[in-house]
Amino acid sequence: MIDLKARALSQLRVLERGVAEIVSRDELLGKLERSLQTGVPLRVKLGADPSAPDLHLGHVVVLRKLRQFQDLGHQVIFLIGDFTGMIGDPTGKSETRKPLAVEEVQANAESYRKQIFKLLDPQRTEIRFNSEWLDGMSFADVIRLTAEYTVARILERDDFQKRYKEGRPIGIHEFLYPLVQGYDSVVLKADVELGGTDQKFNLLVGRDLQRARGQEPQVALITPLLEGTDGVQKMSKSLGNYIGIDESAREIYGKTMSIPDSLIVRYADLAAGMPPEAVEAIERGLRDGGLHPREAKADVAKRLVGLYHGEQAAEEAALEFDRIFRDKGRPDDIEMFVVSDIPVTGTVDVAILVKNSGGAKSLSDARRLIRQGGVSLDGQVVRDEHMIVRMDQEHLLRVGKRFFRRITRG
RNA sequence: GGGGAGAUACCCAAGUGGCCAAAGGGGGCAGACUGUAAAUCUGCUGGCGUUUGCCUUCGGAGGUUCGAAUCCUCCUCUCCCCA
Repeated sequence: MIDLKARALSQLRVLERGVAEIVSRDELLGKLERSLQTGVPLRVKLGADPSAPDLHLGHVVVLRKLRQFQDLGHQVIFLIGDFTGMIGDPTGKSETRKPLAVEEVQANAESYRKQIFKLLDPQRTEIRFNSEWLDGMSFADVIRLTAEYTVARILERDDFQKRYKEGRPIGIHEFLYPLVQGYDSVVLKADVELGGTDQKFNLLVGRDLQRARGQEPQVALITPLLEGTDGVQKMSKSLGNYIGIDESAREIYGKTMSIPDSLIVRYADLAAGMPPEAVEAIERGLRDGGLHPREAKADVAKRLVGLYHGEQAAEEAALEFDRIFRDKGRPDDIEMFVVSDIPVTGTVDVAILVKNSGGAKSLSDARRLIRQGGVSLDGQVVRDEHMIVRMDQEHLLRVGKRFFRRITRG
């Protein structure tokens, strides 16, 4: 028995590392202990938005935590909120998201599966969809559910509170989302639910609803939110400050090198999952100046690439990065762009070339870039936005710091 | 149900008949300096295959006017106060 307690405690030690908050630690310990005793794994839930199947390092923080649960023998329930996805969630300013069709949801789920199993153990993962039980709910069921919570309590959520004070709109359906999420926990009989700090409120609602239905409340395990490459806002796809785990080795390495110094330790810890001693070593080195921030970052970057593309790719990415940016060289493997529809003159306008090859989103944009000296051809900065490029040989086009294309005629 | 305020570009926000593709700030992008860091400085930040030109944009639809983001009508949406 004493042994059981000790084992539960050691599990807890692993699980609480790098976590922002646990509600409550004691409850989690109790659940772990009981699980060890009965041999029944804990049911650990994570909810996911069905519309964004591009996992990035921000997701990794919580997925890694799930993996730790699995390594300790527990069961993960990866819940895809397809029901809410099909309804469409017009939260905040973003214009009403168009509802997803069933096929789209399926496709997204497939994409999720591919991505999450880079980190999770498929043997201990159950993928569920909340349409499974929400589809069949009657309006009466919904009203009964809403009767289990009060407006005052819903308004406690700081996002609502803030918007309410600022006189910004709050849709009534938005009140329902936390309830739906909480209800999912009831149906799934979740023992633990994971989420970022922005999910705290929703996770707590789940506890209340479970309690209201006579269940033991889930433990809310709240992970810190990882800042994006801009260093300020949380990493998210829509803000464009993310590093996707599906991205190329080159991209992951490069984007990591561009994060502000202030984030190095957080990335080492939360995103790369480096062991605590290593993270501390970096922290110490940066503080006393024994470690150059660039080196520390390169370390983290290599580590991240290694995680998703392997050691070798990481080495290569590092070498190439140095060649391009430190030694002002060029990558050795540059994507080709074949120019079609070349006029009889055999020449092409640079601006058009920049745009068509994908270096700029519009012609005006391309001209702008050229005017600012952001475009070079064969190593020469292009000064004239009306320059004519003779297509009698292959050219090397560079736009900005990182866009390279080999240009040939078709 | 009654009264009031409002909707401007990615975001905030100025503009209340022509000088408005629309001030200012933020964000973003490019350049300089660097370590693809931060800070700082400079420039750009609707589109158009050749740009002292054309087209689209100030919630939506009409209208007045030589001319509308600005005036009028209707509509849609949001917020506040009262009930």
